[in-house]
Formats: sequence, C-alpha cells, structure tokens
Amino acid sequence: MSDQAPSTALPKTYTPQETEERWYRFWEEHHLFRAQVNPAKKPYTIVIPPPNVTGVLHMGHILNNTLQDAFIRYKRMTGFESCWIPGTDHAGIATQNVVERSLIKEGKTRHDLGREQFVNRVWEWRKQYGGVIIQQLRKLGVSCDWERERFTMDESLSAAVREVFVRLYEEGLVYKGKYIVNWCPKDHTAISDDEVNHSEQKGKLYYIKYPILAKGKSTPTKKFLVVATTRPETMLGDTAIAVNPKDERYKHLIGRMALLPLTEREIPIIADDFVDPEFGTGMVKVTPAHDPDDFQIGQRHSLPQINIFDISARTADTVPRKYRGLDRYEARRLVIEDLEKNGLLQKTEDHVHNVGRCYRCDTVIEPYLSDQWFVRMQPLAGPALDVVMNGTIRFYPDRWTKVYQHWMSNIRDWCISRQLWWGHRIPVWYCQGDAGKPGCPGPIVSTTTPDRCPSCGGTNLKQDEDVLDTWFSSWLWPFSVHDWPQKAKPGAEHDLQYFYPTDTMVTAPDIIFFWVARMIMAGLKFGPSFTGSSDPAKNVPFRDVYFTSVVRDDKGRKMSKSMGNSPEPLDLIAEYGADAVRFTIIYLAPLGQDILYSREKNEIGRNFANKIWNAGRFVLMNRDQIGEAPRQAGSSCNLEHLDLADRWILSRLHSTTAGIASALEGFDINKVAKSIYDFFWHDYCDWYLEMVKSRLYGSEPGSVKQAVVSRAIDVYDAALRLLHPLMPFVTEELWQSIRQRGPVESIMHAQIMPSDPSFIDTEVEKEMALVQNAIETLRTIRSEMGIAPSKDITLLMRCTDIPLRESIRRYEGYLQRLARVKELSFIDETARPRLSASAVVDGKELFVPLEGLIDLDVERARLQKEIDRLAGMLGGVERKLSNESFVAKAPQDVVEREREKLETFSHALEKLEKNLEMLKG
RNA sequence: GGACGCUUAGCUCAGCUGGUUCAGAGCGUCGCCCUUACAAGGCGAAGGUCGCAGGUUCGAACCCUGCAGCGUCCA
Repeated sequence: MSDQAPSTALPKTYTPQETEERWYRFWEEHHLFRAQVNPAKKPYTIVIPPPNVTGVLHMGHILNNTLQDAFIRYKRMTGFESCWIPGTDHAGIATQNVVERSLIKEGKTRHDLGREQFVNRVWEWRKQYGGVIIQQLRKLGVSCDWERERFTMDESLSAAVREVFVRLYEEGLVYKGKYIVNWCPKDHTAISDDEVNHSEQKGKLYYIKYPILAKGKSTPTKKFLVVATTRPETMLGDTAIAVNPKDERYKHLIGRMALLPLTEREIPIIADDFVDPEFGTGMVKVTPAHDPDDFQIGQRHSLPQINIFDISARTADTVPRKYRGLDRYEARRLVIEDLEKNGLLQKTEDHVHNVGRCYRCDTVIEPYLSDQWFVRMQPLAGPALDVVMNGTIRFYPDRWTKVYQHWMSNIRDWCISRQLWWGHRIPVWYCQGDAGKPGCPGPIVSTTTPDRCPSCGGTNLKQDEDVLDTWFSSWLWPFSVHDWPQKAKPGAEHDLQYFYPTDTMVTAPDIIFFWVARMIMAGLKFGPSFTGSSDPAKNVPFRDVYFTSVVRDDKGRKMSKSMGNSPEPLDLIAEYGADAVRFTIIYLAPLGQDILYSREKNEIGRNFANKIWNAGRFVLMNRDQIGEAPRQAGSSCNLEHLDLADRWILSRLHSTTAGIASALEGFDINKVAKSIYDFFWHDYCDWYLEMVKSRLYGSEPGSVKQAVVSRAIDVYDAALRLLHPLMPFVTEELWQSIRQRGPVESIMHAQIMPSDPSFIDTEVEKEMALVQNAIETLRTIRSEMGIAPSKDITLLMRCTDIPLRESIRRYEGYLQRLARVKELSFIDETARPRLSASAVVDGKELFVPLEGLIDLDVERARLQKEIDRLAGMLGGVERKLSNESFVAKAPQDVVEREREKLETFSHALEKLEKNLEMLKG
C-alpha cells in the first residue's frame, strides 16, 4: 500500500477560501495550464472573448468563463491538448473615457496633453488597472494559459490589424467616404450600426407649415404645405420637401418651391418613392445631412447637404444667428416657439418612436454626415453565411442561426473609423507636399510608416487622424493571438498551425454580430494565408458556438452593475467559494435559456461541496481504521468481493460517465452538472455509502473490508474526476487527500475514466431498485406509523420461492442498516399475520407486525390510499386495453407492456384489499 | 410591423424520437431524527386540469393551428 496517504483528519465542514488560493498557486507555479504543440495529441482550443480592459467581473463573466473552463478541463482530462488563450481588448471609447475622466479631476482635457502624451497616459492607466479583470478571473479558478495572454494593442496584434486593413484596402474592400453615420455627441466619435441600441420612447410629432412660393417667383402664396416631423430643429438644415410621386393630393406641387421658415431659404418640392403617403401628411421635410433616409433622397436628387450641428450636436454657423450655439434640445424648443409665434405650427401629436443610443454612454445618437472609413461587407458575408448554413460551424442553441442568417442577408457596410486617440491608428498617410509644392492626391496605405510619398518623393506626410473600431482588432482574435502575420508560413510546426481553428466559442448572444459574425468573416478571408488551404472547414475560426444564458435577477431583470441588482461576484466567491459559485450557475443555466439568479442559490453549490467533502471524510476515516486492499495492477478499481451494491454503483458510475460524455457532445453542460450531482449525492452517498457501512461494520473478514474500502475510494476518485471541471478546487483538495500523489501531480491532468459498457448492468440496477423500493416502503411505514427511528422492526415477507428467499437473505444487511429491520422471516401463502402494517413490493407482500404499536385507523387509511392509487392506474390500463383501436394500432410491445401492468396492478390490488380486510375484521 | 424564445408544484426548473408506475427534482412548507461522513445533514409527507381554446392520433406536458401573458432581437 505504498500509495496510501498518511492519516488525515479532515475538519467537519469544508472551508473553501484558503484551499482555493493554495491550489490556484500550485497550478500556476507548476505551469499546469500551459498548452504546447504536441502532435501526439489532438488540440482543443478556446480563445476567450476578450473582456474589455476597463471591465470588472460581473455575473455574465462568471457564467461565460466557468463554461469555458469546464469545456477546457473536460477536454484536458480526456486526452486533448487543451489550450485556452486569455486576454483583453483595448475598448477604445471606454478606456479613453476612463482616462479623460481622471484628467478632468486634474482640471485638464486630453487636448491639453496632446495626442502623444494622452496615449502614454492611457498606457500607464492600462499598466496599473488593466489587469483587474484578469486577476479576478483567477479567483474563479479558470485554467487559462496565462503565458499566452494577449492584448489587442500588443505590437503583434496591431501588426495584424494593419495587415488586414491594407489587404482589404488593396482589394477595394475598405473605402473612405462621406456618409451619414451614427455619431455620439458625447464621445465625439462615429460608431457602427451595431453599437447603437434602439428603444421606444415617447415623443411628439410636430406638424409644420411651410409657405408655398408662387410659380417661378420668390413671393409666398397664401398656401402652405404641412410636414410632420419628430425633430423640428433639423428643419434648419432642410434642403427639400418630398412627396410620393403617386400621391394624387400633391402631384400639382411637384417642381414648385417652398419657403423654409425661420431661414428664408427657398427649397424645392420633389417626388421620391421613399415617401410613405400614409405617414403624417404624406409630405416630408428632407434634411440630407441629418437623417440616413434623407441622405439617400438627397443623393438621388443632388440636394445640398447642410450640416447644422457641430461635433457635440450643438447648432453651428450654418443656421441663422439666432439659433447658433444651442444644444439640439434647446434648439428644438426655440424653433417650436418661433414657429408657433409665426402661426406655422399646425398641431402637435403624441408619438412613440425609436431612439438610438450609444452603447457606451447612452447618449442619443445623432445621424451625422462625415468622412469615415468603411468595410464593404457583402463580399465577406456570403461565405460566412454559407459555413453556418451548411453546418461547418454549429450554433448552440441552433435557433441563433436564424438570427445570424437574417443579419448576414441584410448586411450593411461597417463603419470602422473612430474619432478617438486610443486605438489602432489608421495606417493611411496623405502627402502634404514639400515646401511650396502641392500634396499628392490619394492616400498612402501601408503596414509600415512610409518615409516618403511614393508618387512625388515628398517627405511631408500626415497620418490619418482616426483610429479603428476596437472590433476591427477583435475580429482577428482567433488568429492574431498566435502572432499572425509574422508567424504565418503554412506548414510550419507552430502554434497557429496546431491550435487553429479553435474549437468552441463561448459568448453572450448580444454580441453575435460584433464578433461571432465578424470573426467568421475574418477567418474565411485571411485563413488561407496561414492554413494554406481554401477549405472553409480549415479556415473557420471555430467550429461550435455556445451562446450563454442571460443572467437575470430573481425578478427577471437583466443583471447589471448600474442597476444595482447584481451581486458582486468576488463577494460571492468569498462567501461561498468559487466552486460553489461555479457549480451553482452551471446547475441553474440551461442551454440558451435565461437564468434567474440570486445569491442564496449558491447554497446549492456550497452544500454540494460540503457533501462530497464529508463523503471524503467518511472514506478516509474508514481507510485509516480498516486499511486498503493491495493495489491491483492495471485496474482502476478494486473488483474483489463484489456484492449487489458494488455492482450497482459501478453500473451507475459507468452509465453516468457515458451520460456526461454525451451531454458534453451536445453542450448540455447543465445536464452534466445534474448528472454528477445526482450520482454523487444520491447514488454514492445516500445509497452506496450507507450500504457499505453494513459491510464495514459487519462480520466479514478484514481483507474483504479492505477491498470494500479500496473500492469506495476508487469510485470516489472517479467521481471527483468527473466533477473536477465544474468544481476544480475542492476536487483537487480531496483527490490529493485520498491517496499519496506526486509533487506536481494534479487532478486536472488526471484522466477521466472512459465509460466501460461491460459494467453497465440493467439486471443489477433492476435488482437494486427492488431493494431500494422495499427499504423506502418500510421507511414510509415506519414514519407513518410513528415508529421511532431508533426502534427496530420485524419484517415478514411472503415468499415461497426458496432460491429467491436465499437471494433476499443476502440483502438482509441492507434492510437491517437502512430500514432497521432486526429480524427477517419468510412466510408461506396461508399465513395471516394479524395487526401488521403491510405493503406490496414487486408482487411480494411485506408485513411489519406492530402489536401494541399499530394505530389501525392510520394503517387502514394508508392502505386505502395506496389501493386508490393503484386502482386509478389499473383503471387507466383497463381503459386502454378495452379500446379496440389501441390493441389493433399500438405497437405490440406497448400493448404487451399494458397487459403486464394489468397483471401486476390487479395482483397487488388484490393483496392490498385482502390485507385491508384483515385489519377490519 | 417581422423573427425567436418562454408559460409544468408556493419559487426555480427537468421532462429526448408521442407510449416504461409520467406527471418529476431542488428550494420552501409540514412531521420525525444531533443514527460514530455530513443539521450546509438523514428519513418521511403534503402539494400540479402541464397558460387558454381547438385539432391530429388508438394514445398528447410533448406534434399542428389560433389566442393570451412574459421576455429578447431586428426594422
């Protein structure tokens, strides 16, 4: 017994705090998370969806990262080279905001510092605070390969960004243009369509009268046209009025001019199909510089574009003096006031409309005309849609494919430039011309900073001021983490070749477009350059996408720190332990279904940890007293002196293992948690260990008892390994305690025993079910008859079958231990035990003589209830069988089963009724 | 307006291709128990017309249609 650990008395209750810290240090110090190119193994790779570098851990991260860790650990324990690459993204707007806020406290703005200084300042901030979330993740116990940690602003990842920009530019997939974009007046930058959150909001619909000008003249007629608008202030930038060409009401006005109130500008009345005759008056004002639809109309009719706002959405010099320098809402108020004064406001109606807000700061977005860079998405979307539709990439749950399909089919170009200082500066330069000479037209687009203009040789170059969208680096993450494009030679033996494509992407559904979709595009587009293959299956960034649940509070509201309805994850971990928090959230989170969460629910996980802890205590105490059997070579489990309970627990272990493997295949991690929980708690603790006691404390020889102890530990060991991916700490602690382990040995690299079907024995499980059934029945009788738990009972069983009697005798110990049956005797058909409680289990009658103890009324009521229940079921079966079409049409085995039920139920019923009669007589 | 999801015990949820004692589990409640692993525990019990209305079928919690309520995304 060289592998027997020294005696260790575990405390009665598991306390996670110290344990967790100790084992995490152990794992990290011994580089146990590290993955290496290993051609002998298949890789299993996950790249973390990089959290925002300004972020702090929230419940969504807890769920998301527990899932990833569970997948990574299961794979590591089933023969894969598991590699989980962590990191953060540089979160352009958020990070810049954070640093700007701290500058404000010093009474400065970024403009006071200048660009270079400011960017340095952000780097400093990042060095100091950017690792917070990474440290917090460690508390959760995640097995990320920290030696591969990446940041989207790392030099190598920045090189990837430049490379991609240049390649796309050269292919004509990146272009610059003046378009209406979503402008955040607070952050002073454009954002992409996906970064705008729309919500319904109550507003007003204003009906404004515009005087119609006399034909060919600048004098107003007495007539007016009326437009309806939700944003009256933008009228200052109107350059036309539009009607639907088919609208009979207004046909005669097309081509005429109107006078724009408050500005005295003359604008044309035009016809455009876009106008909905049903909306408002059927006439719309056209403001090409401040509305995306109007912009389109403006393009079609070559209308002037008058930008009336500055970058803060305050009115600019392009409006009459009176209205200049106003916030858009003040401008609205004043415009309305003046229109009213002039009798030009016909009416105002309540109106619910959709308002877009910045996803970072919630400011109402201003459609804004500006020069921006875009990615042409259509050519990238086609292949990206194909790989999902044809199953090369699978979504879990599958319904997200529809959402994806819809988005991909209606895709719009991606605005990638941001008017920020923090981020990847756009790799584009403009020739300004050397002294006295004019600059050259056209941009210089290059992965490296150019010395001189390629056309004129001039050295006066100016880089584009803008930076790229953060997501423009995130979409490359699955391969940029491996230092593409530097290490990109196809065929070479390195990380990119080995670990790409990744296997599973675990992400919240709300960012399906931000990175799932775009990562797929990027993988398919740039994959061939390092996989050397045009096969989409080799270029996709991942094969399975797991969309997590949304974590809500117990009232169903989405948890958010700003709402204050989210517990602080680190507090939860401190209070319950990381294992408990991990297990609980997995146990509660069915695939793709929202989860209602509250802190007390962590008791599920905490209690479970304590349960297995105490099971460990139990086996250790017995090992210390009884000792273990000599180790059998080549076997993962002691198989000597097996009895029913042993065969049963082995059967359960192997079918649980198989069930977990198949649940993992389908990403049904919730089921994994439930299976291991039920196995460990109910099968192993409630039944197996209780049954083991009857042998350990019985009269069998020491060698037999030692085999029993060894087996109990073996099964326990296997169960710990099954559970480890969900509860890494407590399982490590216990695994290290039950047997002597090597100095760098860890359960995280122990292998999960594959399910061996030869152990799965349905006959044994059936027999065991019978014993369990009998024990439960006896317990019910005891409880209902008010028999004190400490009091022994006698059991009479009607059974004439001699071999069966013998086999039942073998379980006597279990009945003794688990139902406190002191004496078991068999009786024949004619015996009529009086004053007994009785029951029928598997057709056999059980009698518990209760002379002097029995309350006849209670027992009669109990029997009557059981009779009613059975009679109900019997009735159901009889109805089915008397239904001719059932017998004719239902499958034969189903009919046969019903006939058997008829048999069983009526026999049992007969006996119960007889026994009830006896009590009456 | 369009798409998707959900509705099963007081609460949170399982329930696979329609048929196995199918109506389940955990929490909560009630009763008994500090039984030498565990009171963060053990044993037992009560509790539900499976959202509503139709339909398909020998048979529906499960499939189809409609409706209602809740939620999410897109326009």
